[in-house]
Order: sequence, then C-alpha cells, then structure tokens
Amino acid sequence: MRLLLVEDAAGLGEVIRDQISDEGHAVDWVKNLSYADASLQVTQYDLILLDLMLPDGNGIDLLKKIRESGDTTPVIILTARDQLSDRIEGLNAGADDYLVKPFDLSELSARIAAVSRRYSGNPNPIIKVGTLDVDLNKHFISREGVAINLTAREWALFEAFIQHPGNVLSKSQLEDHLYAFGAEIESNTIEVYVSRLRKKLDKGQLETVRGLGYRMRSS
Amino acid sequence: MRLLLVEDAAGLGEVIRDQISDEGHAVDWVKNLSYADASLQVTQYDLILLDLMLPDGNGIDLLKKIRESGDTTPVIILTARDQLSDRIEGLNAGADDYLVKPFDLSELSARIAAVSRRYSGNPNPIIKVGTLDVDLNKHFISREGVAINLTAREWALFEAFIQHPGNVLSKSQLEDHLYAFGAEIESNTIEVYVSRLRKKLDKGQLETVRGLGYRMRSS
DNA sequence: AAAAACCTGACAATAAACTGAAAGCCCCCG
DNA sequence: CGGGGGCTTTCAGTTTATTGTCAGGTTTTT
Repeated sequence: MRLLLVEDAAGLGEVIRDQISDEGHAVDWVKNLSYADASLQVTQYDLILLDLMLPDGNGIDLLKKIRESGDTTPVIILTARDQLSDRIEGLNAGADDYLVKPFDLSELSARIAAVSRRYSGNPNPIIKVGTLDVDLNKHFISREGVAINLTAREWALFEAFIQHPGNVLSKSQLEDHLYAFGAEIESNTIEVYVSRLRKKLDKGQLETVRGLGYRMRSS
Repeated sequence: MRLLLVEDAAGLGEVIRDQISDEGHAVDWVKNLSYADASLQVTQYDLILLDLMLPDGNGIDLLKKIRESGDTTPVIILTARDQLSDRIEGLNAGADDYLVKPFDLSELSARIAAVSRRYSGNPNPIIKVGTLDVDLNKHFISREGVAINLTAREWALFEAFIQHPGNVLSKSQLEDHLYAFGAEIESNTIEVYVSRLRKKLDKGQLETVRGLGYRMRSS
C-alpha cells in the first residue's frame, strides 16, 4: 500500500512513518497542508493519514476538498483527545476513521489493516441500472457515455433506490434516508425530488406505487 | 435502516436504542450472545452494534463467526476505554469501527451515518402462485417477466388470498382484511375488486365458491 | 321461470401525486 | 461582511389514479 501521512509534529510523524514502513507500506510524509494538497494532485494513494491540527490551516478543508472532487481514498484523521467536535466534523466530512492522540501503534496498524481491507475487495464497482452506469464510490452516473450530474439531495435519493433495488420505498423511508438525524420535513419535498430525478435520468425506471411510495426498477 | 444492538447494560442499551429510534432507524435490542446469534440467523440487518463484554461470552467470537459465514454487514463494536487490545482484536476480526465507552451520542450518530453509507440491499423471497411470481416484500407481481401493477386495494385483496392459499374466504372476511374494523361497506365492493383482480392476473386461479366466497388456487 | 348470487362497465367524488415558480438558505468569493 | 449563485424547500394549482357505488346483465339454483 501507498500511504500519505500529513503530520507536522516531527517526533510523532517519524514514529508513524517508521511503523508503517516496517509493515511494508510506502509512506510519503508531508508536514503541511499545501504540500499535502500538492501531493494529492500528483499521486494516487491507497490511504491518507491526516492530522487535523496543522500550522497552516484546518485539515477538514482538505478532506472536504478531496471528497468534493469525488475522490474516495480512505482517510483516517488524527485528533487530540479533547477535540470531540473535530472528530464528528471529520467523519461527517467524509473521513473513514479516526485515531485519538496519543494512540498505540498497534492500534494504528489495526486501523490501517481494517480500512484497507474494506476497500480492497471492490476497487470500483460500476452498477448498471437500466441504461444507466452508476459508480457508487465516485457518485457518478452516465448514460451511453453522457455524464448526468446530480445535486447532493438528488444523489441521496437515487442512492436510496440503488440500495434497495426493486423495493417500494415509502416517502417516510426516503425522508429518513435524506435527513439522517431525525429532522422532520413538512412538505412534499420527496415528491419534488422524485420529479427532478425523473427529469434527469428517468427512462421509466422510477415508478410510483400509489399510496405506498416509489420503486426503481433495476433491470 | 435496521439495526441490531447487542448490549447487556440496561441503562446504556436503552439510551442507545432511543437515540437510534429517534433517528428513524429500526432497532432490535438483544442482551446476550445467544439471542444475538439467533437474531442473525433470521434477519438481515444493515448494521450491528456489538458490545464485546457480555455475560455469556466474548463478542469477538460472534463477530468472527459472522465474517466467516461471508456476511459483510457492518459491525461497530462497543468497548471500555481500557480494553485497547479488544479494540484491535475486534478490528482485525472484521469490525468496521468501534466506539469507546462512555461515548457521546452525537458521535454514535456520526459513526452510524458513516458506516451506513456503505450498506447495501438484500435478497427477497419470491413466491410462485400458479404462473405468477410474487415478491411479497417488494409488493411486486409478474408473469413471465411482465410486471403486473396492482392498486393498494387490489394488492390487499390479493394478499388475503396469498396468506390463505386454497382456503375459501367469505366476502365478510375479505372486507375485514381490506377495511379497518367497523368500517361498513354497503355495496358489492368485494365482487368488484375480485373482478378487477381477475382481469389483471387471473388465469383461472381465482374461483368463485357460490354462496361461500372465493378461493385462490396456488398451484 | 323466478329468485338468488354473481359479474362487470361506467361514473363521479376523492385522494394522491406532479410540477413550475417563488422563497429561503448556505457557502464561497471578493 | 455583503452579494451572488446554486441548491433546497415550500407552496399552490393542476393533473392523474383510485375508489366505492350503481345499474344492468349473466349465470346458477331451486
């Protein structure tokens, strides 16, 4: 595996790098965000270890940037023990895991192993849904080579259907999927988004089951 | 999402269950490993929250068993702060994540959200009724690959017959199935719906038993 | 042949869903 | 810190599908 370590503390960085090297992985170690940013332009890494507290800015921004670009390289963030909000923010920004400093090296190893295992199995599954080609990891859809751009909500809705192909999903189920944390919705938002999704990608796949919900035919 | 919570501590379990429910997920809460084992046989969960310290054994074993069976349902393990080795062992046994007790509820939420991003759908039993293929969960009927769309009432009626294959069902029984208790019906509604059902899917399966009711032959 | 039971096409009322447009929100940029 | 653009949410008017009922016809039973 090829890892990128973004860590400004000299001592800690060295320890981590040595540990990872000992396990047979390649490590690039950069000490600030601008270098990290640059490194990411050039090379494909299998895993990124990202310290959130860096002298020249907030690692969260880099993480967001990575995810927004559609890159799904696993990211493990490193945070101080008392930065709970950072951890949550980090996970929500798309981090795959975190480690709290100071951490045990064997724990780091286990995390790296776990994350890499998660991703090694299916490198880039492309699902066919009707005439659509869907790359779930990259959040990318195309039909006959033509890209179809969805907004975040549109994608979330689409994803719900993808994850339950052929199932009838009720509006409240879809709401749960779109608004993860109990947020209530008091309008016909789902209908509106179904309408938009259809306009963008329907060739009859998204059907209404009156009184029950919606279903996407996957064949 | 459908979650399985394996946790013996009554207080903590309750808090977790409530939190998850509030977020719109379905939770099954079991308090020991044998129940957990049994639950897993029966149902497909989207995510499992597993306390490693249980009265009747080590959760790691359950986790290993799950993974050895080829099941990839995401598992988040719950451990005490000082059980570092457990955490590592858990991750290596195939856990997707862990939470250290005591943990913040918002952290739990973030973790669930992170893990649930990668959960996927599950297969469904398909019943054969004559020449019809019926997927009860998906509310979907087809004959020779051709979808047959039923309205809510039509489906409800069909369901009644499915649930009592070969039985003669009287009109009043069918009414009870279609309409809430007490709701009286003062016309030949059932006859009408039987007629509609036949038009949509009958190849002689739905037969009239004069004076008694209707019966669906399932073979 | 009359009565009983059942079948089915048509219809109006109702309930559900669709969709264009406006308002609100949020993030980014200067 | 204010403005702009894109995304999200709400609203409201319209369209569509379903439903329960009836009426007249058909079949079965006696």
